[in-house]
Amino acid sequence: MKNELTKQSILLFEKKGFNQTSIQDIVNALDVTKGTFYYYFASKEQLLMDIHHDYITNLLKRQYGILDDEHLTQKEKLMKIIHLLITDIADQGPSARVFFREIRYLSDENIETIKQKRNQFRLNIQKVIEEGSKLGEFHNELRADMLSFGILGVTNWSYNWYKTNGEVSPDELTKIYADMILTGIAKRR
Amino acid sequence: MKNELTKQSILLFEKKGFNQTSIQDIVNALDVTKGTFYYYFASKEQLLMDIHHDYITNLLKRQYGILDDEHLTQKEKLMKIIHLLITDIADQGPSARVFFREIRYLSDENIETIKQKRNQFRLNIQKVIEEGSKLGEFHNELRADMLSFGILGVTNWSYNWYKTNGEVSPDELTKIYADMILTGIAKRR
Amino acid sequence: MKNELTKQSILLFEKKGFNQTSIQDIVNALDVTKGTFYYYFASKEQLLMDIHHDYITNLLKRQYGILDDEHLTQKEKLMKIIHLLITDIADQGPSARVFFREIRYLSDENIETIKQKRNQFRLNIQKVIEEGSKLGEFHNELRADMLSFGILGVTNWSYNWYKTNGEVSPDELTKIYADMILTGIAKRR
Amino acid sequence: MKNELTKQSILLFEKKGFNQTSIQDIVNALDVTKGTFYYYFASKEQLLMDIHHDYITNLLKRQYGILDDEHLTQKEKLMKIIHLLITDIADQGPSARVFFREIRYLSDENIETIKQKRNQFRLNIQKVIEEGSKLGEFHNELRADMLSFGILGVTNWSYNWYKTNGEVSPDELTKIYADMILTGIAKRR
DNA sequence: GATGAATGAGATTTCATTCAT
DNA sequence: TATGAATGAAATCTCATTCAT
Repeated sequence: MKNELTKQSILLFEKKGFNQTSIQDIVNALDVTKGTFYYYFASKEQLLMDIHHDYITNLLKRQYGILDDEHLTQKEKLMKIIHLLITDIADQGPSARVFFREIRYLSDENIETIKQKRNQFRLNIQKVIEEGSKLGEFHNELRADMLSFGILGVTNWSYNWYKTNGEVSPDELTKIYADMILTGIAKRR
Repeated sequence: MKNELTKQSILLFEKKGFNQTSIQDIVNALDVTKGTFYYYFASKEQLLMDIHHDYITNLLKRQYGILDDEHLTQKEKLMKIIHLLITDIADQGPSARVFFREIRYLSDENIETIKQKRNQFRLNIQKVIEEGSKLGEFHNELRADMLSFGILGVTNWSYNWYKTNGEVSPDELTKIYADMILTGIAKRR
Repeated sequence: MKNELTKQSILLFEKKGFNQTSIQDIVNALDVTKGTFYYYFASKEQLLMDIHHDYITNLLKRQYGILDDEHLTQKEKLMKIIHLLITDIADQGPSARVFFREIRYLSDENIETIKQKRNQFRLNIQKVIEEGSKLGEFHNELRADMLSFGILGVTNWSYNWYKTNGEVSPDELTKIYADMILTGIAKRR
Repeated sequence: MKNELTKQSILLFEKKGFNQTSIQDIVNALDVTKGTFYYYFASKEQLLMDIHHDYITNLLKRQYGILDDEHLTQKEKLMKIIHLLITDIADQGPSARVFFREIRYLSDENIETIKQKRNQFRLNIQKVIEEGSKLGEFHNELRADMLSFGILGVTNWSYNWYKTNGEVSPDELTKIYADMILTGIAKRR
C-alpha cells in the first residue's frame, strides 16, 4: 500500500504539481481514504522527501558504480554519467520531473539534505573533469566547476522537453551531447 | 502602484514561489490592501501572466536584435545569444527564476501562449546552427534541434545556481560555455 | 444621466438579479465611472427603492383611475384591473419582474413602505368584490380578502412566464382570466 | 448532520434569502465549522439544488398519485391538485418559499433540470383540463395552457402571503379557490 | 490497518462605498 | 458633474491534519 501510494503520488505530483495535488486526490486514485495515507506517512511533506531521497540516492549509487570502475578513462566516465542522466530522465520521467520541480516544497532542513547530495553528484563530475585535465585527456586550465554545472544543464534540462518515444533514442541523444561537450560543434580550420 | 505591485510580486514569487505567496503577502509588503491589488489585476494568475509575457517578449526582442545584424557570423550570433541568456539570468535573476519555475501556474491557454514564444526563441537558435552548418562554420549533419535544447540547457540551468557576485563574471561564464559548445573540452590528439 | 442609470439598472437587475449586478456592471454599460453613480444615488439600495416606488406609484395611480370612474360596474372595474396588471407586466416586463423579485433587497423600512402600497392595491380589489357582492353583481358571502389574493396570483404569476410576443395577446389573456374568475371553467348542468 | 445542515439552511434561506445567507450563518446555527459544511456539500449551490430537487420530486410524486387514481373525475383531480399545492405551501412553508424564490441562484444547467420538472407539473394540470373539456366536465374550447398557468398562479401566489395559523384553514382556502376556478364569482343572471 | 467525520487556518476574490481632485 | 484610486469587510472554498472507532 505504501508503495502504491508513493507511485500514485509521483504520477499526480508530476501531472499537477505537489501543491495542486491534495491528499484526497491521491487516496481517491487508489480508492482508499485519507486515514490510510496518514497511517503510512507522517505528513505530505514526508512523502515528498521519501521520493526525493530515493531518487537521488539511487542516482548517486549508480554514479559511484561508474566512478569506481578503474578500467574507464575520464572521457568514458563522463560519457557514462551523461548517459546515466539522459536515460534516467527518459525512463523515470515522472520521478525525475518531481525531483527537479518540487524540491521547493520540502522543509528547509530536508532541502539542505537533498541539496547536499545533489551537490555531491555535481562535484563528482567536477572531479572527473579535473582528473581528465591532469591526465591529458581534457584541456588544461578548464573551469571544471563551471563546466560541471554546464554539463548538468545540458542533461537535466532534458526533463523539460525530452520524450523517449520521439525519434531520438536516449543512446543517440547521449552521443549528440557527448560529442558537443567533448569536441564542440565548430569545424576546425 | 501597478508597477510596484509587479516588482514586489516578482521578488516574493522568487523567494517563496507563486503558490506560497499570498496576495496578502504582496500587499503587506507595500502597505496597501487586497482591494488595491484587485484594482490593478484581474487575478493572481493575470499578474503572473504579465510577468511571463514581459519577460519573454523582451528576451525575444533582444534575440532578434542579434539575429538581424548582418555583419555577424553564425558563430558570433550563437555566442551573443549565449551571452544574452547568461547576462539576463544574472541581471534579472528574480524575473528569470520566476519565468522558468512558475510557468506551471498559468492557465492552459496562457501556458500555450508563453510556450510558443519560448519555442520560437529555441527555433531561432536551431536556425543559427543550421545556417552555420550550411556555411561551413559548424560541422555538417548536426542535430540542430537537439543541440538547440542542449545549449539552452547549459545557459538556462544557470538560473539554478549562478550568482553574479561570485568570482566568475557573466562575460567569463559566457566564454567558458561558448568554448565548450564550439570546441569541446577534449584535447585533440 | 440619472434616468439612463435607472433604466440600465432595471435591465441588469432583471437579467442578473439585484445582488448579482454590481455598480461596476451598471456604469460599464453606460461607459461612465462609479463616481458618477454615487453622484446621483446615495446607495445601491436607494436606486432599488426608486425603482420600486415609481413602479407601484404608477400602478396605484392607474388603479384609482379605474376605481374613480363612476360609469363602470364592479365587474367592469375588476376586468379593467386585471387588464391593467396583465398589460403592465407584458409591457413593462423588466420593471415588473424587478418589482416582484427584488423587493427583498430593500431595507426593512423601505420594504414596509412598498408593502403598504402593494396592500393598498390589493385592498382596492377586495373592495370591488365586496361592493359587487352587495350590489348583486357577484355572489353573496364571498371571501373577498382571499379572492383578492387569488386574483392577484392569477395575474402576477404571469411575470414568471408570460411573453408578449407569443401567440396570446394581453387582451386575449385578460379575457381568458376574466372569464375564469367570473364564470368559472365548469359546465353548468 | 447533512440533514441538519439542510434543514437549517432552508430556514435561513427563507428568512434572509440564499444570497444573504452565508455558509458561516449556517454552520454557526449548528455550532459546527465551515469545514463540516464542505464535507457534506460540494458547494453552496449544490445544497440549494438538493433542496429544489427534493421539493419538486416529492410534489410530482404526489401529483401522480392523484392523476393515476382512476376513480376520480377531472374536476375532482383538479380540486385535489389545488388542495395539494395549498396544503403543501401551508405545511412546508419554508421549503416552498425557498423553492419559488431562490431558483435563480442555481446554475443554468440545474435551473434547466428543475424547470423541466416544474413544467411537467403544469402540463399535467393542462392535461386534466383538456380531458375535462373532452369529457364534458368543463367548457369546450378552453385555453388549457393559459388556464394551467392561471391556476398555478392562484395557488402558488399563496406562498407570498398565506399563513396557516390565520383564520382560514388550507381546506377552506382550497374550497374558496376551487369554487372560483370552477364556477366563478359572478352571479348568473 | 483502515475509516471518515470534523476542524481550523488561510486562500482568492468581490464589491459597495469613500474621497481627493 | 465626474473621475478613479483605494479601502475593508465579508464571502466561498480548500485542504492538511487529527482522532475516535
